[in-house]
Amino acid sequence: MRAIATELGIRAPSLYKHIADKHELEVALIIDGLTEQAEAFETVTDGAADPIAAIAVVYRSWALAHPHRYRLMTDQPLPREDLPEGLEDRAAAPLLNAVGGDIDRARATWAFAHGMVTLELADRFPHDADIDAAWTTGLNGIANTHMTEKGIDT
Amino acid sequence: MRAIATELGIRAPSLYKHIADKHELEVALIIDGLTEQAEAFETVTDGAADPIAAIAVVYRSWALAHPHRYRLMTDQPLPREDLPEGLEDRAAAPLLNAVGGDIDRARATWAFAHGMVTLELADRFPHDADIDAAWTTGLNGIANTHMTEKGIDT
DNA sequence: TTGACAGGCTAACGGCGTTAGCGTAGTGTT
DNA sequence: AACACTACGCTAACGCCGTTAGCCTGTCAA
Repeated sequence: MRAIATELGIRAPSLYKHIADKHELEVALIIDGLTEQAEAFETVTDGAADPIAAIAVVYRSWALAHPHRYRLMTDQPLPREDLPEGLEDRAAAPLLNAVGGDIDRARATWAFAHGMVTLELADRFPHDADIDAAWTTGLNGIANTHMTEKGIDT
Repeated sequence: MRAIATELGIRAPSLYKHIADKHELEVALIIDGLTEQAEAFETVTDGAADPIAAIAVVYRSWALAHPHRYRLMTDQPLPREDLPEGLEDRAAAPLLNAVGGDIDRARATWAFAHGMVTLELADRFPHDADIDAAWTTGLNGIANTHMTEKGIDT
């Protein structure tokens, strides 16, 4: 907060004449980020041959471009009560569409992408790891609809 | 640190007669956690019919049982220079074996599991989400060796 | 008996987000 | 023109954090 204030040419306590607390700032950043992501997903899937791959690329590059924002948005529970109605769903919709509405596959794909990005951001892969190859392998397996027998044997 | 000291019936500064700093404590916790995980993976894959599924179950339940440790171990770069030699590889070996040595598939599977666990711990799934189903779908797609044409068309 | 050291302690440092309370410039009202 | 109100800066300070400086005492070896 002191750094932000300094950036604005102000002392930290004066910030509180404009915002309630740090959380309010974080929520604003999260809303911004979700909106940016939603727009990027919508743009990139529009008429795409392989929308899943397209989303994956955008997802990863957005996260790498905004690592702190990404962590802010995913390391904690979403402050859902402070979000504009429907924003979370809007950001999720392109992927859900891309997997044909299969919510389990959408979640699995998201988890895979999130895991890949998180591990890359946290520098948890060995430095000589072929991250692109892992993405390709994962997406091939998880996201491609090859009509599993889901629901039949239950 | 003050809480730990109190727990020990001591004042915080006295801790520093025994350890160098907080980081040293964290490293010890990380080593402990990695060792526990490695042992669990080794135990559960020993003669298992579906070792990947077995690892997944253990991975998830370990993380849910030790959420703060899990975050400590994955939210930041591993302090590799402070780790016993080979520990990281030992913890990774059971999964790597389970996918037949395919490093890309191992990384993709790990990323998926890590993503699922992280999102669950951060309460990022809707509360009515069927997390088990997403696990099943993801593992079916990503981990099962169905002999992709990898390497052929390059 | 003396000296060293292990291992407690208090006081305090500089960081954090935040609150209390003060001063002032500008605006709108009478 | 005078007044009151508000917007918005400020300093001082709070309680938290990890950590350091420096002191004191009990134990044990020479």
